[in-house]
Amino acid sequence: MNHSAPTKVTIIDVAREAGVSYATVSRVLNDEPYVKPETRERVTAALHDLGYVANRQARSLRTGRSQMIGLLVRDLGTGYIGQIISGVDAEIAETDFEMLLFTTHHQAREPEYVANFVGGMADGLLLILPHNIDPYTGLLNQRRYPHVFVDYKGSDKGPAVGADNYGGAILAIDYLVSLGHRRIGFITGALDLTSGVDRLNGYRQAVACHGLDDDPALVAEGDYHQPTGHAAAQALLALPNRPTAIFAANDAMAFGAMEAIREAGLRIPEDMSVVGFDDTPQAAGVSPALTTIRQPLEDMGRQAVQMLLTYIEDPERPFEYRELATDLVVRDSCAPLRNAPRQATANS
Amino acid sequence: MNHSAPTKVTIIDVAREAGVSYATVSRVLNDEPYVKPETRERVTAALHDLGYVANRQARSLRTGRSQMIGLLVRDLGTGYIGQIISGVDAEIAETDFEMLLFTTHHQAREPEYVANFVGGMADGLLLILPHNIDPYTGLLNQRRYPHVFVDYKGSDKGPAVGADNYGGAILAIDYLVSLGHRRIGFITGALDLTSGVDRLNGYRQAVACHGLDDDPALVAEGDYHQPTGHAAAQALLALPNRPTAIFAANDAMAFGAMEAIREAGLRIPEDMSVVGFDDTPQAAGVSPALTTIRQPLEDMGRQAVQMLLTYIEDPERPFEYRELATDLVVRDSCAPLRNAPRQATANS
DNA sequence: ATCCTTTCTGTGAACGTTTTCAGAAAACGT
DNA sequence: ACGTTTTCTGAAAACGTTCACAGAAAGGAT
Repeated sequence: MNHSAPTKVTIIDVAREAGVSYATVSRVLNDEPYVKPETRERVTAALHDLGYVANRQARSLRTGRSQMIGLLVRDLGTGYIGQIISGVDAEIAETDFEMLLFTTHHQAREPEYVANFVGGMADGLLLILPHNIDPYTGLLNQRRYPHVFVDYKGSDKGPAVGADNYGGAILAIDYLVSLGHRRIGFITGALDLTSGVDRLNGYRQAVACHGLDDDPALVAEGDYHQPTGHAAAQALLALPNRPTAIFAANDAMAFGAMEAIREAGLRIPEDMSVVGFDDTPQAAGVSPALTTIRQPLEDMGRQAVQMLLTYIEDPERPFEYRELATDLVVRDSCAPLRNAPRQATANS
Repeated sequence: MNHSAPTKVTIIDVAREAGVSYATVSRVLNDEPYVKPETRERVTAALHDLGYVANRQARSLRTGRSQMIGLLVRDLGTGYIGQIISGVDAEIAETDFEMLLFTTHHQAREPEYVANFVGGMADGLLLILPHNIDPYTGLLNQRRYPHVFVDYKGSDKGPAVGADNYGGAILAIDYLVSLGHRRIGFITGALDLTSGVDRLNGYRQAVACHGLDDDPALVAEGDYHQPTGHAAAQALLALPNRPTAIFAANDAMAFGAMEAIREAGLRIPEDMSVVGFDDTPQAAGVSPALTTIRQPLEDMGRQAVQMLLTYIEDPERPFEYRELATDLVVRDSCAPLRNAPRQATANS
């Protein structure tokens, strides 16, 4: 490091400095046997002396491997994605891969990114794009490019890891029923996402099983964002025979709903119980703390990485789908129905 | 796309398919003039037909540019970093660069990452590492590698963009003084960070200017994490002559403090006013909503990118430091001091 | 001495691009 | 018909590595 500062130092500079051929330097770099200890030492010294750092592009051009795992996400705004990334990141840290994060704000550009990855930037790709995956599956499968869809329901289109959204919705309704609620409003998520559809189906299934009111007016459409939660809750509260509890398909909308409920002059949970979905960090922070369905997001990230590694090892492995269990986190936003005997849960 | 699926398709395959030399294919790829329209069309067809996608490693090996901007962060856990990244990301999206995110959990590995970047993976590097930057400056400056430290106070060590932490702390105290408070507790941030030191200095300066109590017991040490906020607040509340307001060096610690205050049976803001710093998303969500000092985190990310681009263009440009203004966001966690006439602010 | 291993080292090709250079083909003015 | 410019195209080198190969040096056995 004590020499003057060349902008770039290659294996050849090091070789010259150490008085050996560049192949020998490469050998030292890669810890190959059959290098005379004395030579190795001289090379190591030169390496350190010149402050050599390998050019990864050249290396991976030659070897065909980049030791990178790509991660394609829509955006980073939501804490939800952050949690998945934390898991991915933690798992990757235990391997000798690096993480390459790409965000795509415009849906239109996504396939282009995918193309880049397939083009050798990364050895495998994790896609956290809850929307329609069809535009990607073509190139990905055609090239046998290792990839895993995260937070996506499995199908024959590609390997995936997801959460049990259907079961989670049932858990939520079961819980509300156990508190005596019989008229439960539901605020849907975005219905172009599998998670949105699954949570709705879970709600419907549970409502049917318990023989609850299945008034279609009890289902208000949202899109997973807080404002629609607010609006949907307003609609539910305006109903002539309004529900006694509201189940929102995610926490953000539950927060919006809580706001609307308070604006209507009602108390939570005394006058209206609320359940969310996701267990975002804020859920524990709001007041009253939100009862919600936890998705094991971090674990989802970890599992996705593990799965991807198996595909990198063997790209021909058949598609696998892992579904992670969801569970109920009871906090303070629900109360037993007043004037109604607490009743046991009918099983669903 | 309708052919069978070769694992890899190069410029040469395309050339063969189109019946031209691979140099011509390259020309078409790069939109160079002097390609006969008819040839261009044939090549384009072949390109599309085979589903060609460029190998970026090869390209950047040849050109010496990667069109990537590296982003080095400690971890993604905190929403704070997420906001900066959003800004970075948004700004990069407007250029023809891509973002390459690296996280480093172990401080020890950071210089190694830096080496990778310098090694050609990216054309420039953004470092969001609030700790001591000395281990990085050496290699970075020696190689004239374009880089910017984000959320760091400028120095002669390298270019940086940061926020006015000192001024922000003064704003907070000014506000509390305007509400009549004269005995104000302070919970410090991590004092090995410049932001921690600057906020403390701002507090001290404001206390001196207003001639407030400067009892050393009013300063309790924290480390920016919620638990220390809780502990520090307990210490402040246990004081024989306890403060009437608490200013925490970040929101997370303010949340911890709020918890401690409530546990002590006091009401916020009636019995104790609280001010935070950062304006994290949760600040508006907690109850009562937290009055805090806003840092323009997203803007910080954007500015950092803009600065970095100038260094990529001209690596010799002298170090620049941009400081962004902070401002006060008044919510519901502060109240005028009871039994004290509301008094006008002395200027600081 | 001679021959075989074993250990060590250098030469040169290859990875997939871009880019320089030179030359062919077309277009144009005379 | 002929130069001259302009448009087009291909051959070959280069970027910084890894790796197969061949050959040199050293060490043992005969």
